[in-house]
Amino acid sequence: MNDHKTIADIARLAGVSSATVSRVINGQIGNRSKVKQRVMKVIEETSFQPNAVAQTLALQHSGFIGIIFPNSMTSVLSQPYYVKTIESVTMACNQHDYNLVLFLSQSVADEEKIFSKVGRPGMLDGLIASVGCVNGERLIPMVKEARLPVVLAGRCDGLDSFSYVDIDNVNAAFNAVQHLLSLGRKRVATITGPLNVTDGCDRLEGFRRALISRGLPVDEDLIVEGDYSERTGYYSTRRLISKGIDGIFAANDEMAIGAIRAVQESGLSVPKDIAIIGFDDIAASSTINPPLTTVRQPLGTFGNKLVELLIDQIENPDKMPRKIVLDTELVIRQSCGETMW
Amino acid sequence: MNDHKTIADIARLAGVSSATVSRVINGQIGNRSKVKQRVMKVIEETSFQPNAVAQTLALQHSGFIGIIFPNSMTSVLSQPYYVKTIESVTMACNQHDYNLVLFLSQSVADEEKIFSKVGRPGMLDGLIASVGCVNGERLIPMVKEARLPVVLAGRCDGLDSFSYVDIDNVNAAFNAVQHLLSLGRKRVATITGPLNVTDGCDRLEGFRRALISRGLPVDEDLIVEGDYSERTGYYSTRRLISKGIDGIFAANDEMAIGAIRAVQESGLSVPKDIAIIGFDDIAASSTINPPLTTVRQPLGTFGNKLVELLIDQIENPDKMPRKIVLDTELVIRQSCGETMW
DNA sequence: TTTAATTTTGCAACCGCTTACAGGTATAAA
DNA sequence: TTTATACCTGTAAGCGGTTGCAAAATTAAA
Repeated sequence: MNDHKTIADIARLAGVSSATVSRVINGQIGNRSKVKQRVMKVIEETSFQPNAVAQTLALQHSGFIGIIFPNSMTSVLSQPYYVKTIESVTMACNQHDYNLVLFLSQSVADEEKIFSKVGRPGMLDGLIASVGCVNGERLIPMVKEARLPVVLAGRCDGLDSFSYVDIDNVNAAFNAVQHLLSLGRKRVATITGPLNVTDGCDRLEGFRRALISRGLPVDEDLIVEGDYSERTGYYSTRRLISKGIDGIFAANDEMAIGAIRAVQESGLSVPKDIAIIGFDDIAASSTINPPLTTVRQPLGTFGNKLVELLIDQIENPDKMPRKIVLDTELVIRQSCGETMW
Repeated sequence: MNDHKTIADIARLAGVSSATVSRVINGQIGNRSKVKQRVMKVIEETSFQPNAVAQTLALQHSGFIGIIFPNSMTSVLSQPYYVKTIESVTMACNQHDYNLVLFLSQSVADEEKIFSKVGRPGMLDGLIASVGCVNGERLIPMVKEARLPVVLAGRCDGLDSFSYVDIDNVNAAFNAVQHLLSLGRKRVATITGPLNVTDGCDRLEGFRRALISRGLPVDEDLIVEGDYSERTGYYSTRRLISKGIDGIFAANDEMAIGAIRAVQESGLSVPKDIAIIGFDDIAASSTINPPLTTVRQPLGTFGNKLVELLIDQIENPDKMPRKIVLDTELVIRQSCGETMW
């Protein structure tokens, strides 16, 4: 199994120095060279590949970037949003010839271990940190002390000096709620995300602004805090129904789906009695009945920008941090009572 | 940013040789040592961490393992099963002090690039390959030529000499269909997974055996091939309904959910008219109406075993390959017409 | 043909850590 | 006190690549 050849073996077989082999491999030798062909033949015959670790040590560049999420018992991967993020980052890595190391943890103990690994110099060229989620605050000091380039997925109030890529959550929520109001809904409630989390707050803020912009009062009774799970969407809605609402803005699709279920079980109709709008446009949103109007995030772009910013930072460590905010798109389906056709 | 200290810096600061620093770090020095405290103090003050790449090169051990899936346009991560696998493997890695490198691709070109990276000696201590899925056959030669320890997630017919961990799909399907039959269903159809894939075939085989064991004929007309998507579940079921069936065994939950939708839309009842059973026990299965009877896979154990087998192989390269088959559990809910309480 | 410019090649140092070996010290046994 | 034993420490040689430097070889220019 471990019969790996080294560059020195190739050199011996080809009758040259190992420096020459290295240069052939890295294309630093023109076609006038007599030995080039010979070396390439040997490399071919032995299907030699240079040792990646030795190369990393010499070049001070591993081609590995890490992506880290805060620990959470109910894994982040049960939320499609994070899965999509990982996926789009992975694809961007393929594009740019990097590899992605995945750091997930379900306990503080594991998280600590991971922190100390991530900090180790050498292995990782850079890090993408998803700080703006539950338990994210524990990541903050870690990111600050990390001695490697970091880009944040979602901005974070404690980390202003870092580059980040974010979705314009305030605006997205604003537009979503505006849509509801423009269809004539008067008493619109919201089921928020966790309010210790940036995107949760931002979406609530957008909700507030939309009401205010229409001169409507913000009834705090119609704001209930959720945790992005279908369960809370369901139970929050059951409580909200008795308050005579005619619309719900849920801060993600899972909760919106729970809301639909609750409304339907209570004998009311979506969208006739209560219009519902979600956030994320997960797969289930288009197949549920009625199909869910929701906010689609540009997740492909998201991953791409994250990786681009990080690579930029790896290559130019002294550059100023950059902040990118991406626009969203309102996907109008039937759950709000308007069809496009 | 790049002000990293080396072991030599620490040595100078503490007035010792770098060998000594190395020994202190690795706990190879007892308390009688005069210099130990001094070295530790310097390490503490500078918050020194040894370079991971240099260590890897010297020790021939990176602590990184890769996990690879075949390329597919509709990403594997849209299927909860794979997400769960990744998650449980990650947790097992935390447990065993390894890191996980994620290899996903959506095109053959990306896949090729990844293959050549994975093959590079040095970076990866081992590899988990999920071969038994769509397009998996392209991985087979790659796995064969890989010069590093490999464990397969799901067995694969072309790779008999490799260790694997698999779910007992045949038996699981057998039990599921038996359950349907034991409730009195007479004309049971199946929507299979892709039949160029091991688990798809195995689940179909289990279906067949269950019918045979009851002396029932296997009506090929009631076997339709799906692709694990809700869409095919839906459309296949629409076609099946006209054939007078009273039960469906879907090879995964997404298809089962599509099937439920199709049955309900046609005005029939689940489970009264048609009983439905799924496979995987994804999150949505317990919240859908009616809740779905399904086969739960021991995914936590799955990831654990994969990592354990791989580490075993890393540490004992000459050991015989090991094969582990895990049992499943039938989760009985309402979609088959039986309630447990 | 001679000289200048350009490439090719090998030597050796370096990337940062580990470890076999041998010499030096402290402790235990005689 | 002497001798045997155990532990500590430094030197130097790896791990497997890359690259600056200078000499050699080739090509272009004069």
